[in-house]
Amino acid sequence: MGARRRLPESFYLRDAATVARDLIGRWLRRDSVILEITEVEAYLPDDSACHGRFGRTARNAAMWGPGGRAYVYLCYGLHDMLNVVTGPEGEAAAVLIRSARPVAGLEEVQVRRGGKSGPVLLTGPGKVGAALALDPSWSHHALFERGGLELLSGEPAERWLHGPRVGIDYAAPVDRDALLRFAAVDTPWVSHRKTLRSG
DNA sequence: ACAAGGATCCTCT
DNA sequence: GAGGATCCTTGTT
Repeated sequence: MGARRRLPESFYLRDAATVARDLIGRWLRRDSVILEITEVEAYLPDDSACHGRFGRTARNAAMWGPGGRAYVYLCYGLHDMLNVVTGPEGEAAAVLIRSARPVAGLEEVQVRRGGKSGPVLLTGPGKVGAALALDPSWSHHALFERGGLELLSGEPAERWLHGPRVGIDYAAPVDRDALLRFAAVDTPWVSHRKTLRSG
């Protein structure tokens, strides 16, 4: 297994769906905690499910910036959700990290997740945010720079599952049905498995 | 200034 | 399978 290095800024300067697929199997590292990404969703410009659909606001400003930065927002008043911003400055696009598998720092993750174990520990975007102890102040943090939260290379997945995104019933039908959710094959570390198909 | 609702999670049945 | 937690963001008045 080769050494994992931080992915370069150019990795993120592509469309969100492409980056989303390419994130499966990569690693997120914060200090001693390392998580392997197993499930993601892409949110695009001109997407009625995307937070950018009302234009640039204080909350979503990071989404409008250049790719490679974090966008963390508070959901339902209590869950911190981690997104990876993609594409060029001036368009709102990002990839939501929905699930992950623990690689290192399992004990720390369990402390942050109330002592849970097994897939329930990290299958869901709010759980990933909790496991990495993130909050909205992490928005704009550069994932390709050393320190804090980093995104590391590795072997990208050759195959994946895809399906509709979760929790966006308010969106237009064409966006609700779009296959913009991607997940690793053959792993229990994925949420809402029933609506996933091989891609 | 206000009301509505949300890219979820946990517990209980 | 259903409902409550919990509070910020957004669009509207």
